[in-house]
Amino acid sequence: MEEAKEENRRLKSSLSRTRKDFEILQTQYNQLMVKHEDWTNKFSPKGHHQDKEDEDKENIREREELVLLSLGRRSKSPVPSGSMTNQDEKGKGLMDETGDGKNIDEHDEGLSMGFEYKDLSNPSEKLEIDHSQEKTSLEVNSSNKIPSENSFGFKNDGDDHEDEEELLPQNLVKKTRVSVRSRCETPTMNDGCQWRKYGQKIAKGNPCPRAYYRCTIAPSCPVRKQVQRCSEDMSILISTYEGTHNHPLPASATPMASATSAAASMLISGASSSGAADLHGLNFSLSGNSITPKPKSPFLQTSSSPSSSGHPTVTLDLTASSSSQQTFLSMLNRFSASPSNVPRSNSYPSTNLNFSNNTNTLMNWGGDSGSGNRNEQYRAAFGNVGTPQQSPYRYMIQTRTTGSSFDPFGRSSSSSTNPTHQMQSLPAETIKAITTDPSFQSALATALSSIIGGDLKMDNVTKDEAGKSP
DNA sequence: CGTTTTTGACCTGCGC
DNA sequence: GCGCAGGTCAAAAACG
Repeated sequence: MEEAKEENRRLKSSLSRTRKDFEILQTQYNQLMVKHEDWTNKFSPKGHHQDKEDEDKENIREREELVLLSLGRRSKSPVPSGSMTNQDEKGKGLMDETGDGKNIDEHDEGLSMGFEYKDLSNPSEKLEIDHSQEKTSLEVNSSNKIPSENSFGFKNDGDDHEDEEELLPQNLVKKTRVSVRSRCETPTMNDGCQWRKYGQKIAKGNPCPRAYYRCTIAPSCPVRKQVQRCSEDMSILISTYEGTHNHPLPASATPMASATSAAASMLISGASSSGAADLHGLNFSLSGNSITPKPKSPFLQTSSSPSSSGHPTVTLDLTASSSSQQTFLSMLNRFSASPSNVPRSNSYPSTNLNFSNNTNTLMNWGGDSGSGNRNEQYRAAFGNVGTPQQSPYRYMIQTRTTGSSFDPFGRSSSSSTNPTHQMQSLPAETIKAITTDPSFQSALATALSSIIGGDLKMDNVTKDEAGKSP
């Protein structure tokens, strides 16, 4: 036990050093990015038409977005509803780098927290970890007792306090599932995460077997995924995600994580409160425990997910075939304006978002899946080697989360070297229209604010990130 | 040989 | 209490 404690202290010390190094590097990186932005704005046509004040505001907003959209990472704000919210803290940290503040240590500790893997299956080990943390001087400790989660369960601290979570009101969050419907001929949808199949069942009412997967990126990651083909349309693959990633996600997995996170947050933001809510322009009128919008739109389906019994479920439908732009914006407009008065068959709220596109959506969220890179087999199977087809939703998420592209239409430098970052050639105006639409921005802002628990102001999230994010 | 998949058994929650 | 369905476990098989 003593040796374990000593080892634990050494690891803590090492972690602390690593984190400090990371923060220093990140500070330097952001400073470089600020210089780069100044330079590009100076010589870009856009820069000639904007005054300096607007540029500064947008730069600040962009950096806020970079943090806010890092949904796969954990921060450690102890109380989501506290006086300083998560994104406030992060935003402040980033703004500090612009010269306004002082405390750099306050921001972005989520990445380093990802190293704190714990297998809490052994209660004695948990006690030991907690005990050791109390004795260390890491600022992590102060937040350990009250875990906070975002809507999709990306925990904000480094511990899996299962017992405590059960007592929290956000317990609903933990049970929240996000179901993604997509047209996919392959057995599973490549979402960038690594999954291991642990079971298969024939569910009642569907001749297609339901497969059960768990995340294998981290040994203790509790995230589960269910994959099942739609009984009505065998070409539709329904992937249902549940649980909490307690580890940093690979870049290729953040699009899906962000998508599901945002979708789940829309559910949770309403489910966790009562009555009507006006969240950043989105009017949610809650009926009981449901925030389901009126089914006036064909994209806002009310069908329950195949495995949603007993769980609040939000469905992202990427299977429709109408115009991606109009559909998506339509969905958002309806989502923002429609009160909820739809009776549901299950006892939990279920929200359906339809991010349809105008192509035959073959899900490819990038990155490796499972034991190997299956992008090649996807592309080989569908004869789309050069430009794997992807949902426009991926565009929206990827251009905000990774910021890896100078050009949201697939002409980034990374896309030339990494096939998983290649993007399909959707019309530029489509992308622009989607990303500039105030409804989408409001929806995203609402989702993110509910995730982080703060009151987010996001006036304009449309930015060409221009490689500002690593 | 390590990892992943398969698959029957087992567990749990829920409705009757 | 019983049966059903969903979900998980774990040993064996398959895979690379």
